[in-house]
Amino acid sequence: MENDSLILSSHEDYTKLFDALSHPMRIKIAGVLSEKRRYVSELAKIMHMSRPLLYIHLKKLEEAAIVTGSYEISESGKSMKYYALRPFAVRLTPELLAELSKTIPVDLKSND
Amino acid sequence: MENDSLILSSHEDYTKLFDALSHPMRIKIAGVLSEKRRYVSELAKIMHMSRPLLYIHLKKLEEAAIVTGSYEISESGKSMKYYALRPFAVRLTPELLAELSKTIPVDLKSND
DNA sequence: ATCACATGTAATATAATGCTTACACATGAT
DNA sequence: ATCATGTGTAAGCATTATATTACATGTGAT
Repeated sequence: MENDSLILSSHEDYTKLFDALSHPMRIKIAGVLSEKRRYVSELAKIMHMSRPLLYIHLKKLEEAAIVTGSYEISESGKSMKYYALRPFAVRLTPELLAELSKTIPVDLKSND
Repeated sequence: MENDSLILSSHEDYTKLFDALSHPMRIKIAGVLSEKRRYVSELAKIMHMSRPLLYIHLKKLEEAAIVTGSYEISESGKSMKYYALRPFAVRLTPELLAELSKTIPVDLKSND
């Protein structure tokens, strides 16, 4: 019974998550991966997107930890990189923002 | 019994929301406003932030509709602009992303 | 050898964001 | 008049984000 579910604690975790989901193509990617995992080229075809651009978006999603990549050798012997969506559940409310707000210093540039 | 709660339907609504919350200072602003409404100069002092910069952040929050501004004349006769946080509740899950994903065309530049 | 298909990155161009400094205007109190 | 306090915006700059084009590598099948 493994729990691979995404755990968010700091406001940095949340800003990364929101940033990752602030672009329609990244929501699309996440949506496509929610159905089943895909390898990069396959995903690029589905998305009608070049791989270089796809990598840029995947990087953001991966940094936010809502997506994970793993290598696998196919039957034909080729190295494939599979991406999958991690399970998560965030209840986004004013209460959550109030909570996160407490840990954000008024002056981000100093160390308050 | 008025319901001023935020209603999100399209993926544009969601990307705007996520984009608005992708910066720590905007989460901080939302958190501060969750306590009580504030007028702009007051908020700027609390945030240790210049008004020009605050306006930039407020604009994003307002475009995402999670914050609303309204003018009021103070007792001393000055025009004040009050900002308040609107109530909202978003359940952010893979299912939501899958749902939104359906309405996002694979090629954003054309009109599919 | 060359093709099809998989991996990835480097370099570049363009657009959008974040932030600062400097303005401008209005009102009430001194 | 000028100060304190409120409103707002315009211009410039530095950085980041987005997107493209071009390149380099490896495997298996023909």
